[in-house]
Amino acid sequence: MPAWLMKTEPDVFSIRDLHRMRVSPWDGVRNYQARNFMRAMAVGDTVVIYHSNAEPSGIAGLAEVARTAYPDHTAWDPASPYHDPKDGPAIARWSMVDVRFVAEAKRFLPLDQLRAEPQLADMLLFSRSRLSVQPVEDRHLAWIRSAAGM
DNA sequence: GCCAACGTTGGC
DNA sequence: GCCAACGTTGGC
Repeated sequence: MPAWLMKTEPDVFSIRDLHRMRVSPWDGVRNYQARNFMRAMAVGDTVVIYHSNAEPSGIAGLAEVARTAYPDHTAWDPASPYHDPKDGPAIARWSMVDVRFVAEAKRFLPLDQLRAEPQLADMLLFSRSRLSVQPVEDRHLAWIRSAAGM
């Protein structure tokens, strides 16, 4: 089963917010590569939740895909911070999925620790640092689960 | 289709 | 708040 990593700024939406909501749409992704990865997701896929722009940044928990990709209507809403003036219901260029809370990391994994781990050296997190939705290898996921206690 | 200008991400 | 990396836009 494929696994993914999705970034969120905890000041905006954190693993605890997801815990509280249980299921949440993952809106606001405005990058084609990230969008295409979301479109490839299946219900039940594991999602590693990564806190970016945080102190510290790092892996904060686990979620799973609860609904496959559907149009991200926040792009059509002029009042939304994710508004895309070039988009509309007839175009629907952006997608989102729903994610369901699975676990908060018992041990938060800060970026420093991830970078220092040789087994994670080839994670896209480091080579494609600006990609907010990305696939995660099984062996990386196994290491993350074990290190975070989840 | 190239590429310079511009905007955004995200670590620090 | 700064700035490097890098994705996107738009003129040509």
